[in-house]
Amino acid sequence: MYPFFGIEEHPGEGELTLLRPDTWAELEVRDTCFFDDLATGGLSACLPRIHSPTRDVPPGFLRRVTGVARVDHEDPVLPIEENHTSRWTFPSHQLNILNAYTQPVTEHTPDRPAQRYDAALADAIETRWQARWKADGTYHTPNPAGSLTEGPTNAPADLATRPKLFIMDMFPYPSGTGLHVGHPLGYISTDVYARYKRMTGFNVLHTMGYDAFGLPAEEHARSTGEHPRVNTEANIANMSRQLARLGLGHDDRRAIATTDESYYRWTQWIFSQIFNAWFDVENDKARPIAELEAEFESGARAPDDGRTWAEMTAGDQRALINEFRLAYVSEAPVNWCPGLGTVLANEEVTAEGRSDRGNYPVFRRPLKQWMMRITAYADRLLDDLDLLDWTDSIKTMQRNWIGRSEGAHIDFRVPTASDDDGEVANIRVFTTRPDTLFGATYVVVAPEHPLVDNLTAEAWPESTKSAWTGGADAPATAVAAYRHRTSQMSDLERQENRDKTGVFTGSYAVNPVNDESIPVFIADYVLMGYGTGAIMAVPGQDERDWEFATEFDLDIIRTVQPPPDFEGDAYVGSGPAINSGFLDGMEIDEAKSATIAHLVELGAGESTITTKLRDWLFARQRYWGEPIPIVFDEDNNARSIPDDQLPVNLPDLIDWAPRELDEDSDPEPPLGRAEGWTTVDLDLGDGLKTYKRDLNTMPQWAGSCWYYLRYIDPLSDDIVANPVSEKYWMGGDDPEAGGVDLYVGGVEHAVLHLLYSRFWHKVLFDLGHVSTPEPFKRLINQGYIQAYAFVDDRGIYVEASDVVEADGHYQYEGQTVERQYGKMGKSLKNSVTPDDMYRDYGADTLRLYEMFMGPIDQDRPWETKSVVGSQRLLQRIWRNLVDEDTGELSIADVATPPDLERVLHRTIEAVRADMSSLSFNTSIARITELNNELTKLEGPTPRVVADALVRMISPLVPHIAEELWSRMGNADSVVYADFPTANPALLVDDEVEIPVQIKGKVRSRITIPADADEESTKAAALADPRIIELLDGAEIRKVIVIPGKLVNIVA
RNA sequence: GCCCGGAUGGCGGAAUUGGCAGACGCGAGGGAUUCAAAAUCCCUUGUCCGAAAGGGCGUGUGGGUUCAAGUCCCACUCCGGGCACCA
Repeated sequence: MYPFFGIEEHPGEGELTLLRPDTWAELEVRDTCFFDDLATGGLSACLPRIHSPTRDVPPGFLRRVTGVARVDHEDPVLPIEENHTSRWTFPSHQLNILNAYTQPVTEHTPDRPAQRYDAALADAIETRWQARWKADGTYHTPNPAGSLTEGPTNAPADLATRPKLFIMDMFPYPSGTGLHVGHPLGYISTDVYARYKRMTGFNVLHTMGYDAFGLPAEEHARSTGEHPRVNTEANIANMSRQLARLGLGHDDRRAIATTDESYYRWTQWIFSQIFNAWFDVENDKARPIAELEAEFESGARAPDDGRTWAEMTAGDQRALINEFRLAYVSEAPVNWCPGLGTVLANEEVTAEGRSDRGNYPVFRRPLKQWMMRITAYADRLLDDLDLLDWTDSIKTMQRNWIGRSEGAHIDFRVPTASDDDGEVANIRVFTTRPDTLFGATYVVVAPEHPLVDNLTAEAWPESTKSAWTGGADAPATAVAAYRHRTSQMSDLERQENRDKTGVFTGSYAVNPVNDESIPVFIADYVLMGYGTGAIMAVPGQDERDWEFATEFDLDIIRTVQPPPDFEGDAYVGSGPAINSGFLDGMEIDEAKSATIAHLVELGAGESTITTKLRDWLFARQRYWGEPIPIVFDEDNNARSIPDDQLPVNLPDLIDWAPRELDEDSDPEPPLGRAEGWTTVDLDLGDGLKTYKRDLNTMPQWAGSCWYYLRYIDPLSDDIVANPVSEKYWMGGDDPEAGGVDLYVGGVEHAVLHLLYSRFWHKVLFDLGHVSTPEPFKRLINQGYIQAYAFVDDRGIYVEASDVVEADGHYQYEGQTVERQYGKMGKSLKNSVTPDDMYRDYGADTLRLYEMFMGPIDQDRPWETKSVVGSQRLLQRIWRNLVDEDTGELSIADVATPPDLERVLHRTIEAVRADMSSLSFNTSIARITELNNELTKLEGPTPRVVADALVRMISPLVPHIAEELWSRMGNADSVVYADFPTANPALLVDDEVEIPVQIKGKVRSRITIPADADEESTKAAALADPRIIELLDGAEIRKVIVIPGKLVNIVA
């Protein structure tokens, strides 16, 4: 049916020969992401019209195509040269040609006007202006000092002295799969806002970088043997190309990648700053480590072990200091992931106990690792949330993550056991309910608790109940068995199985307030990682303790009086204290303070605060990350590399082979395989010595913790950022606020990135390197673009673009398929790429559609069929200003009709308000209304209206705006033109029509002067013939008048 | 289980402080133009009754406050997200 024409398929390249001059060539390709690569290889224009089956498709043309190319270098509409041959190249795994067909060209003479705003014209306009912007440096943003002080060649002279606005997107990881239309949603939003702010008097800093260290590139390297940098840079190039085509107004001089040596040098510098700092609890801030050394030297601070500073060896001194550092090495239980060959932070482990990336199993085991003392900042990270203009949900998530709770430490002495110092063992518990202490009927310590061995009695006491022993004949056996069992359980099993288990240790603890002896258990419902790893159990007031007490036949004493109608088990509500000695009758808060005061007197407790936040595990045993700039001396003490010897460059590796690791093996850092790199001779101030390098790399979060700072001053090589520029862009003159003015990104970074970044920033703030307490003043989480996906009856996804709707059902190749709704992505076969949209509509249409779909923070469904609405708006605006046939301007210096003038100024007012609040969807609606007025207008468009219209659309659709602006005779770019201002006099009408209601229902309308007072409005309403008729003489009880708004008559 | 957020026509969504529900767009229907189509322009489009005029109903469900409720209060249903044996 369709003659196959000469196509050969090769793994790396192909050759296409057209045999007939009158044919369209049609290639069915599986992946259109790299279509431009195909084009640059020789196949030039893609046919946009093929993708709009309702238009311009010759009858009989194949519909089932996802990409169409034809061989022509000039104009897609011209006939094809005879026997034309083109070559192209492409990676076979990315582009797969399934079929090639030819089809006779039918009568197909689109008589479109020469200057219709269609995809081809949009493409020409867009590429031309993008080249122009680049040549002019239009988006170059001037710094106040240091480097990059120059602005664009044709910008306003005062640009550098204007008020600043710093706008950021969460920068992407350069993925190899390219973009789909969901990715740039946030980038378009920030670009529109940045452009609007440039036109309203601000010096705007907006650029883009790449978070380019990370696992995928390293996994790619493992499978191909290619250096991760090669793959990373290729991905960055492709993503940059796709993004550049959107016309984003970024200062490309400031673009960074975290993998640049000139960037990660400063990531390492920040690590050294943190390493060389300690947290001064009294002053609640970080200070340089040298000041701590000085305190020890002067005797203002003494070592714990009784020695004086002078008595200690240099190595011991160094070891002591190291314990105070904000970055420290610690042997602690960590998350070991053999599948990835690395340890992971708590935050990177899923609730199921698997790795966030790759979904490999994760095991808890003690290992020596770098930690960062983020817990020192828990209070400030919590309190300073109040300074931020973030959504409550994000703040709540951070608060929950930090998990601060106020309570008390209470000491339960165990007279029969001794601790490591040979004293009577003392179990310190944490509780938020000290008021319930009289109801404590047993004590539970976590199975991993260090005191467990000491607490384990030699034999079961006489009072031991059979349920408590786990069937063992001695406490030691029972405890060992129980601990073994818990250690074998995965986090998932532990989470799914909430039945209360545990065993008695054989010891009894003494309740400090009533000297009762209560049994001590170990049970896995008490977690070592929270509080003190031990609790006093109050089954009367705690549901978990109630369950355990019921299971193990333990006493239950209520200490709070439940209401009479209470029918549950444990009572956690409020009420007066009972069975509590001197507390009886007190409400909970009063009883808490009374208990704590009493405990302090007894020396058995004190009030305290606990957080869920743990210190940040900072080392990874991976290659593709920043090397930790640390060496170890002969005492195995960590020493930082001097700033002037940074960066510590990643060594090149030859051996990429994966290592087979299991739960019990130790991590093998890949950097350990870099021969000649692992040791180094350095002079760290005490002569040239040989040191062992740290073989770890930093986690992926490191680079993204501080990139806002480098955007400010990306070129400086002697300082992280010029302080004058830093203060200007971060708004550091305001000590309470400041920070990036707008930060837009996905909600998935609500805790990890945003918490780590705030932590680093606060350390830098304490050390005087930044001028604001917080990095990001205002945060918005953009919604996600969702898409429909379709599954057939085998449950397999089918190509969503080929599904047709027929009377309520969805069909794919004649078969009914089921529609699902979710994320856009390759695996669901529902991706739409920006490249598709550039080809079919142009970048401005894509921008406009994405902004029109809905509010910025809301998820929204992608509908390719609706994109045409946004294209039509641009076509109509174009047609109202330009003659489609001749290309001449259809605007004139004529007086604006008064009604149109009012509409114009109301539009300006509304668009300004909507742009300011990032309500781009409604500002587009207002612009559409104005343009609809112009469409109705007979004769040419008045110049003043055209001028304002072009200025107003320019943040949204900068290319078409520049084109119209230029055609209207403006030499300078519209980017720095002033945004129109409404004339207040034109915002109010002389007369208004208001509704008249009877008992809240609109029954009539009256037209009255806009400034009519209450009396005359009421009179006019009551005089309305329709109202008189409907009232029919009924008694009027009340008349509510809202002047200029409405009248409501109650009869 | 706890904490957030949400529910408005066939679809995406609009609606400062309670004050004309459904802006704007998509889709659909009709018309003009055209040999025909595409494109363009115009009209209609929440729903029910009605020839029309006009009227009834209507913002997830059930109550309430108010002259007036999508908006405020109470109870509930469903959907989305986060946390989860955190003492």
